[in-house]
Amino acid sequence: MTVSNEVSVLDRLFTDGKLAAVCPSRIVLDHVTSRWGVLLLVALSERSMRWGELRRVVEGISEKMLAQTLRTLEADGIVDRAVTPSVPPRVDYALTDRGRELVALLLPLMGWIADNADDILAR
Amino acid sequence: MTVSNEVSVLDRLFTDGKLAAVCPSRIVLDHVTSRWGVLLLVALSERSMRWGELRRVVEGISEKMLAQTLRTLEADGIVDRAVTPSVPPRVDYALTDRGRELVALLLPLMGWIADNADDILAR
DNA sequence: CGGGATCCATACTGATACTG
DNA sequence: CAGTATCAGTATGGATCCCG
Repeated sequence: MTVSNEVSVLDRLFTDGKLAAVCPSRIVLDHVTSRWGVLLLVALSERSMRWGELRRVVEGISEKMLAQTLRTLEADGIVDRAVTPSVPPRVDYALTDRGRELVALLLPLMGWIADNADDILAR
Repeated sequence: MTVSNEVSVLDRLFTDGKLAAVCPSRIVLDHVTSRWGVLLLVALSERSMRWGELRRVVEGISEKMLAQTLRTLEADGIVDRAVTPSVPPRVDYALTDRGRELVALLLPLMGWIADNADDILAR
């Protein structure tokens, strides 16, 4: 288990020395790294949230993109949507197990960005 | 140094309980997770490449987006552009130290996506 | 070969209105 | 509260042509 995993990761990503245009990874990558997808996943990383809460926490997102992005993530099995039929209705969004796996890999990246952002933009 | 870094990562990302709309992280995040940014970084992760090489390896990228994305990454100090004045001209792109740091965090994520993409889209 | 400039299609956003 | 529907304006990306 001490194999450098960088080589194997690259082997899995490259096909015939290229990053194929038509492949499942490209589609999922676009979902996950979409402008709002990343932020929603980070927002949900600590706890589940309601619609209105997500709207407030992820500043700048429009209702349209919130709905659209959540639907995509839900369809991908990354986010779970739980409806509590009440008046007024209550809908909670949470990460699935798969979503938590993903976020675990996403957070270090976000941390690096948070650490380096000022420095990068100061150039 | 055994502090759970998940808490601190979130602390750094959230401001006043929110993901601020106007902050350096959001800008850099958009650069890094841009549609083509990720793929270019992965392509350069193993070795430096020439313009035409990147164009071929990252399938589907247009010349405009290749130029634009490379310029952004260069301005961010993530990618280095080395011009060899010859006829025909030769331009090589490589990761900077900062770029290598970033890619080290990006590859595990890409690996997970490659592993799970089929499963995710099969639903 | 390595781009820059231009034009066009699409995607995204914002505002507003409406519903269960 | 948690959305959906619609429309208009804008930003982004893609295709094409051109140049040193």
